[in-house]
Amino acid sequence: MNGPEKPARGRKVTSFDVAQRAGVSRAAVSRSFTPNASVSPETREKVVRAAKELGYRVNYLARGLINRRSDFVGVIAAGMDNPYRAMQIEQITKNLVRRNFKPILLPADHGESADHVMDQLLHYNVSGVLVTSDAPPTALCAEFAAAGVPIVLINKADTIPSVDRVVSDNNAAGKLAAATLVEAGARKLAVIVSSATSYTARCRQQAFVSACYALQRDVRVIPVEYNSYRHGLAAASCLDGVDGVFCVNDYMACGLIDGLHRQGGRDSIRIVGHDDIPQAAWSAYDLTTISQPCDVQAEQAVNLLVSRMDEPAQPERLEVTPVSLVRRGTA
Amino acid sequence: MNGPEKPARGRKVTSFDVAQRAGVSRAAVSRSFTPNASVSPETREKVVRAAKELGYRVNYLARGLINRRSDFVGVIAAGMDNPYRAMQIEQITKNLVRRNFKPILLPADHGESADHVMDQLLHYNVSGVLVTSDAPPTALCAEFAAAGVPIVLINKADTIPSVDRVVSDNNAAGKLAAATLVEAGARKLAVIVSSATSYTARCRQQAFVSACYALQRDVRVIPVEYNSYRHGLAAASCLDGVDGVFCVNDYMACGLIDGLHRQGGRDSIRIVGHDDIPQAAWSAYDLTTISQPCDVQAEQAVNLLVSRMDEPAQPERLEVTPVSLVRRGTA
DNA sequence: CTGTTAGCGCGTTCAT
DNA sequence: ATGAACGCGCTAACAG
Repeated sequence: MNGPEKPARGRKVTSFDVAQRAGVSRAAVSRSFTPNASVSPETREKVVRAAKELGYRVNYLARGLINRRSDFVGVIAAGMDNPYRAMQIEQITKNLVRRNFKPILLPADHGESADHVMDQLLHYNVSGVLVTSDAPPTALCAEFAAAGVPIVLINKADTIPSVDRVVSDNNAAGKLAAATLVEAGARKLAVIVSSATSYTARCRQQAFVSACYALQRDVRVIPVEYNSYRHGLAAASCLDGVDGVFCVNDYMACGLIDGLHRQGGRDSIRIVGHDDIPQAAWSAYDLTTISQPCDVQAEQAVNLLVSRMDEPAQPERLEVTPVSLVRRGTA
Repeated sequence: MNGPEKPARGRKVTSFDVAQRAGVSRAAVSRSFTPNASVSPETREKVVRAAKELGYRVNYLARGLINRRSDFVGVIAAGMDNPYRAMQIEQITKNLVRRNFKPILLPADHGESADHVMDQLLHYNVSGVLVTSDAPPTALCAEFAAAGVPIVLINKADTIPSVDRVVSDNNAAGKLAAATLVEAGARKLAVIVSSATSYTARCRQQAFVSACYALQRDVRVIPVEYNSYRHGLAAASCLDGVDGVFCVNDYMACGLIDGLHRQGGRDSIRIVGHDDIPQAAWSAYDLTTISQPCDVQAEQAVNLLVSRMDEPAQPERLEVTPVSLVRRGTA
């Protein structure tokens, strides 16, 4: 007979099996796989070998049942067509995994579905939830907080008791955009933004408009339905007389640039984006933009989460992600 | 007193609490939340009300302990910088959630980490695993199969007993690319491809080269380190004498186009990409490409998964995702 | 249709 | 340091 024994088909190997084979009690097996438990090196040795031979692995679900905690963290995300989301999700999940959490990813595009999906999470007693969705689940958040489940909102508006948030420094971003455009020689400014969906984008818009007033420049708000490539593309035809534009995100800015290019007037108008998605650096766009570092943002979010796991009763906190200008060709 | 009662801080409300408040047994509570269970409408009514008042929710983890199954499905993904991955992950997770699974997303970029991460999954007895990573976990897959965990590989090479796969129709893609370039008037062909990482990309390359021979055209293979934007950009300087290029993915093709543009020679050379990422349709690129529909691919993968969950012993299967040409400006 | 019993796989007292 | 007993939250099987 060669190779490790196979457990009987379909029957999972349990700590009992290991205990039996190692000639010890189940408690000994448990302790052998629990950090900082008191087991003699010899018993542990026996247990570990038996476990390996049987292909045994601790059932974390059962363990969690006793400890009253699972290592799961819900990640709610909407608008995955925006490349920035992909970066966000990558950073968040990597950060989570690094700290030994298991991210369960829940796409929630169509508003109502977010409720249903978050509701599901309660059944798995996740030890926390991260929300990057644009569509606010408002009331549901309170329910989580009430259930004692830490929840962190990323770039969202609602200030809810016991719900922490991390938001980008939109104020600085708006100012930076205005200053950069003006410095580049723009006189007639505009900002393209969806009035409905994204809270954080509206904040940037407001900061931008204020800054333009302060700099004594004309500024127009060009409303679109959604901050996406498509709508940026379409907005290109609404820019008569404008010579400097702030796009509230790069995704839309790429559309705008392509739209202007079709009209042959790309170079005559300065553009600043926001997010610094990979495409902004692609030389077809070479977009001057404001970086929102989603790696530090992920770090902040997860930090808030674990800190509230340790101390659930503390008052809600607001963390601000710093932004910075990335100078490229469009301004 | 108004509003729903709050459970004591920190103490989760259990089926026992509900049973007590509704004046029934715990079994009755259980049945009230189990589809197709036999409960009288009245008891269920009482139970549901009590549950609502207490904020009770069934603990699926405990339930899974009995049923010997969790609703979790592991999703291993690498190379999230490629926009195609983002689409893939979105489709996969949406599909999973629609069928009431909970996708746990595990980023696994650096080869070795994939092993560790997949190993973790065994502890949560997931009911299946989907792998889209470029780096093959080879031996580990067998371990999963042995443990009775269904596992489906997307666009990967290894044929392992009991491990199902879904791969894109790379043969058709290669032929299609060659035919399209030739039809567009190309005489000196080339294919840009990483020789190390992606199995599926190498298949496309081989099919392409064969098709070029069949069409009696010259063809060169231009090797790069990784099929990414950066390397596509760099490859632009290796194309002397070539007038038709097949990029094994769009991500790299975007880089190539930008690279050629810098040299001022974009229009003189025909290009076909693969995947049909959103950026391929962006008018800065307007890339003729071969669509690999990741929504149907996700559907295929999940189908394979559930079918093996129902019937674990069946022989491994191979499903092919159909591809189709999307004509745009570059060919 | 209902309540009672047993047990899923495991961690943790409490003795020894 | 080790084993026996109990319980985490829930459902399956069995009576009634």
